[in-house]
Amino acid sequence: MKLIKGFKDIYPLSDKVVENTSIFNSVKEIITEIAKRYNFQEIITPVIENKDTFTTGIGSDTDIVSKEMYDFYLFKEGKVDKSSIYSLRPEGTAAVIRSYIEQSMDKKRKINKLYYFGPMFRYERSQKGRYRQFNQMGIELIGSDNIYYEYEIISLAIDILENLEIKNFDLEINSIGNEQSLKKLSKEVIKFTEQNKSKINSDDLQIVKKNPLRFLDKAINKYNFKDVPRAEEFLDNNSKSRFKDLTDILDENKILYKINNQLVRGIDYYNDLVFEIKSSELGSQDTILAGGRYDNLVKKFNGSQTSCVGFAAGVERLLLLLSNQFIQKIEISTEFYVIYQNQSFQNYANEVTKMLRKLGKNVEMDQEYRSFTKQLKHANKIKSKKVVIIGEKEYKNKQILLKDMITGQEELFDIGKLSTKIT
RNA sequence: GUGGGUGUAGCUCAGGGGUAGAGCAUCGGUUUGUGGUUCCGAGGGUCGCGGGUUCAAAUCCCGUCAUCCACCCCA
Repeated sequence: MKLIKGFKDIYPLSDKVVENTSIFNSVKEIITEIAKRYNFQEIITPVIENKDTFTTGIGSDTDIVSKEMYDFYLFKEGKVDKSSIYSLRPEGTAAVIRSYIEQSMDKKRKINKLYYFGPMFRYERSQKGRYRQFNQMGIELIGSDNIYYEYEIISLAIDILENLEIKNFDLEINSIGNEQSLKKLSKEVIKFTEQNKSKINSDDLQIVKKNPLRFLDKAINKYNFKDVPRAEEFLDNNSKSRFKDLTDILDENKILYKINNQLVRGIDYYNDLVFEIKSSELGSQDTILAGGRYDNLVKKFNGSQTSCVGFAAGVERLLLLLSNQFIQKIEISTEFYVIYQNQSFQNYANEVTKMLRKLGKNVEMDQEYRSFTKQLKHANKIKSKKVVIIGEKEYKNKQILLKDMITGQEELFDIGKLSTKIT
């Protein structure tokens, strides 16, 4: 019995940040809380979709779809049923848009603000910050092309990082232009690579064939080509002014950014704005959050022309960036620990435990009747905030002794006053 | 898919052909109405798995799997 390669168990008290339940849950709580502050609402779609959702949504030539998806057929009566092919979702946006159209969300609200949180699956070689099952939190704003919404989701992204006390990150933005300019740019990139064929290796020539835009980043960083076509040369006036407006708004709101003209994304649906937030502390998988505008995806799914912006954040990558101080703050503790001095008080102790739980408290009690000191030591170890002590006197008089483990102060009172004594 | 590093106790790691080790953690005692410290003790291992060499393999050789890192790709 073994865990599948690239998959993780998440369990209590794990020493690894990406495998610890309490750390995972508090991070989840914080980031979903921020999304709610911006009035985004949760959408939960299935983990499995028809493969088509992703091939048309993400693009069949992308690496994600062509070699990283978990695709499968069903077995029916011992036979492979090839009538439909399913995929574990490799990302969130395609399914959200599928659902948006299928559930006619556009009829209820002009603008839909959705967030999701959940596992994604990609068959890749595992590495630091890269797992075959990983969690993404994503934001999708569907139904407007207003630049202020672009600003709003970028600030949401930064808000998340700040609330997780993550420092040392860089926001990179770029405009890749609309569909027409992207086509023109692709043509020019192909022309350029044909002229420089001898200097480019065969793997990269394959990439150009599939998706010319993905070569742009390499052209500068890997080959040092100076005269490679740039996205900005092909932008029309609308795209240019949109990008200018956004940078003005970011400047005005003191959001630091870097314009990266080579920034393109590995998913086909983007247009105009693309952005990434990177951290230098993660090694080679340094993108913690990425997104952009995608105005043509709804149409591609046979919906009506609908403008959208969104991003997705890698939860495990966020976890890897948490500081030790931050992690220590979310360490679990127990609210109450009920200690009894003699085994014959165990029923009474259970009675008190039950009352506290009824009041909504988190209570631990040693049912194995270890020694008084042992119980108190254990209460201390699991960081109980308060301890209820039941000894001879308390048992006889139907009282309890409530001890605050931080201040050390104790208070004796009748059991009937329990609910008023604790808040 | 390609290359490299590492697999010994729950964790971090030492050992390097002849009885399996340390620190931390866990549990018990020190402490029969008061925790965090100290001291003492206990449990826990097919030395990743399979094969080979050898009187003898955790140790040497081959294979394999896992994991980490990088390429690639991405969140």
